[in-house]
Order: sequence, then structure tokens, then C-alpha cells
Amino acid sequence: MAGRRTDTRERIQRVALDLFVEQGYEKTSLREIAEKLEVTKAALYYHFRTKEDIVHSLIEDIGSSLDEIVAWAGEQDRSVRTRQEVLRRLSALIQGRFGPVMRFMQENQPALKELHAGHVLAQRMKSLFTLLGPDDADPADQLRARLALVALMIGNNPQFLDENPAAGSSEVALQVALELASPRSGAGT
Amino acid sequence: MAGRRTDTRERIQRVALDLFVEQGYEKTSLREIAEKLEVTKAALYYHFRTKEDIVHSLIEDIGSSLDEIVAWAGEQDRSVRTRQEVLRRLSALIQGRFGPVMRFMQENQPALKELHAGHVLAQRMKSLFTLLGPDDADPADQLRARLALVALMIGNNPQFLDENPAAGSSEVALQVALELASPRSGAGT
DNA sequence: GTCTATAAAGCGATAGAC
DNA sequence: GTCTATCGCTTTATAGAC
Repeated sequence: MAGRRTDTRERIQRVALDLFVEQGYEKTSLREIAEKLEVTKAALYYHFRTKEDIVHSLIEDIGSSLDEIVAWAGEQDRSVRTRQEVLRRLSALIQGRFGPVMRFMQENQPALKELHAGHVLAQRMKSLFTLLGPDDADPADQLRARLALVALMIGNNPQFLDENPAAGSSEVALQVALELASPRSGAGT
Repeated sequence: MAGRRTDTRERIQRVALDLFVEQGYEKTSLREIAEKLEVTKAALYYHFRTKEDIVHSLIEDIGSSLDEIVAWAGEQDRSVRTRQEVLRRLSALIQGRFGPVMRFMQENQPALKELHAGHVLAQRMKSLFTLLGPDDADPADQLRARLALVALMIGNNPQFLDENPAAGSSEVALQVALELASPRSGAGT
């Protein structure tokens, strides 16, 4: 049952992400991850050179998906419809297997800030922001673009600072995000 | 010059908050705080019993200010005007000396989660949320209430995941927050 | 591919002198 | 109120056997 494994690398990623989300990156030790997997620390080091490398592998996955969205949007015209479709795709991504990674990113900014993988990701997020709220747009629109993204994240993670289930529905979150990316009366792009 | 001090406790709070915001709670050691103050670790322990106690003292300050706002709002009628005034007062608080504390809270959720002081604060935030978006309100309105608060925080901390100065103006943030707390066409309280 | 054992460093916290 | 010195523990990471 616990004999030869070929998926240990992925099991490490899964368990590590679980613990990172549950108790934070810094508070999660390799010993803890190893224990939960019922292997030793040394086994972890066979698959990942450092603790940071685990995070790196986690973020690389989501990174390419984000790149796809940015690339797709680059081929479209800069319309409200395009921005809304970007949000819809992001919502699907967050509701899918990247939700926990997103949440980890959201809640562990200090850790990511000095992690290199964090900077790579920050650049990708900046592309997304520029997509949703161009640098030459109304400052309020830029802020709304960022809030639209936050809405999607909170929708997936109700306990932003609370845990009211009603405010945490993904459908509601997408609805509010779309409305934030839509032109108000007397404005638009 | 560096002789007798009577404000050491406050100096510790100030320097600790600076470092907590800059590099995160976990990554900031008492040794580092002591070095920046040019005292020893042991001196820190004279003023605070634990590292956690420093955070506790930081959060207690802002806590009473939040309580005042909640109490004031409790005396008003539950109108849009009241909610907007709450946001205005929160904005002033965040723009004032509580900005860094707010940012620390926002960026160190995993650390706060297991810090007791964090739970006390979470309860206060919940009161605020309930104030801005009652539990029996439209789920979308509840989410918007949370986003209004996020807007104020991002306004004070542009580098949410980026650092575009235009999107980080406190006035713009307040404007967007107010609009999020206002009834849309066909809805209201 | 996983193990035991350990190195090297940093951490929060305390004791006791001054 | 601040110091020196240190305790006890945990951490990341490595060496080398199997």
C-alpha cells in the first residue's frame, strides 16, 4: 500500500499547498509536510532542492494559465466585452484547481515578496491589471479593476476576514466583478 | 544622546511595526528589532512579555478606534448615509496613524490567525461588515461592503500586488468605496 | 527513492549582574 | 532599564548507508 510511489512529487505539492493555505508558509515546516506524507525530510529534498522550490513549482503551474489569458486578451480589441471575458476565465481558474494557490498567494504576501517566484508572479498580475485597468485610464477605473480581481478571490475564499457563506458564492463574486469592470453612467473605454 | 529614555515602549512599537510591514511578522526577529533600536533583546523583554504582546499592543490601539465607529453607527439609523459616513471615518483612520497597522493586518493573516489578538480583531471586523452589509442583505451587497473596505486599504497601500500611484490615491479609494456602499438602480436599504 | 544521523544557524525566552 | 550569557528548541539543509 505504501510501497513504491511514482507520484510522490505531486503528493508533496498537494500536501504542502494544503498546509501553506491552512497555517501559512512560514509556519509550515518541512518536517510537518514529511510527517503528513509519512516520509522523512530527506525524501522531500530528493524531489525539491529547497522549501522555496516547492512554492516555485506551485506558482509555475498557475503562471502559464495566467499567461494564456493575457495572450488571448492581447489578440482581442480593448473592449468591455474582452475585459469581462477575462474576468470570466479568471473566475473559472480560481474556482478550479488554482483556487488554493490563489488563496495562498493572497495570504502570504510577505513570504512571496522575498521568494523570486513571487516577483515573477507579481509581474504577471501587473499584466492582468493593465489589461483590466490600463495605466492611462481613470484612476477610479484602475482601482475598480483591482477590486474586481479581489472580488473573485473573496468569492472563492469567504473568510477574507470573516466567513459568511452567502457573501462567498462564486457566482455572486463574478457578477460583482463584472459590474466593477463595466462602464458606469457617463464613462467607458 | 542615547542615555535615559522614557519612551522606549513606544519606540519598540514603532520600529516593530515598521519591520513587520516591511518584511512580515514571521521574518522579523526580536534581535532585528533590538538592533534597530540599538538595545538588546533582553531590554525588549522588559517592556513586552512576548513577541506576540507587541502585536497585541499594536492592535489594541486601532481596536478602540474601530469600536468607536461601530458604537456611533449603532446609534444612527441604518441608512445609506450612515454607511457612507462609516466609510469616511474608516478612510480617515486608515489615512492617519493606523494605515500601517491596517496594512500589517492585511498582509499577515496567517500570523494573526493563531495570535489571539487576531481573533479579537476579526470579531471587530465582523461587526464592521455586518454594519456595512447586514447578514440579511443581498449577498452581492455583502460582498460589495467587503470590497468597499478593501478599496480603502488598497487606496492606502498601492502595492496590493502592484504599485501604480494613480490607483492608490486615498480620495479615489474613498470615492469608489462610497459608490460600492450606495444602492444601485433598483436596490437599496 | 527513502532512510538515519547530524550539522549549522537562528529563534523566543530567561537568569542574574549592574 | 539595560546588560551579558545562555538555555532549549526548531529550522533548513546535507552526508552517506541501504
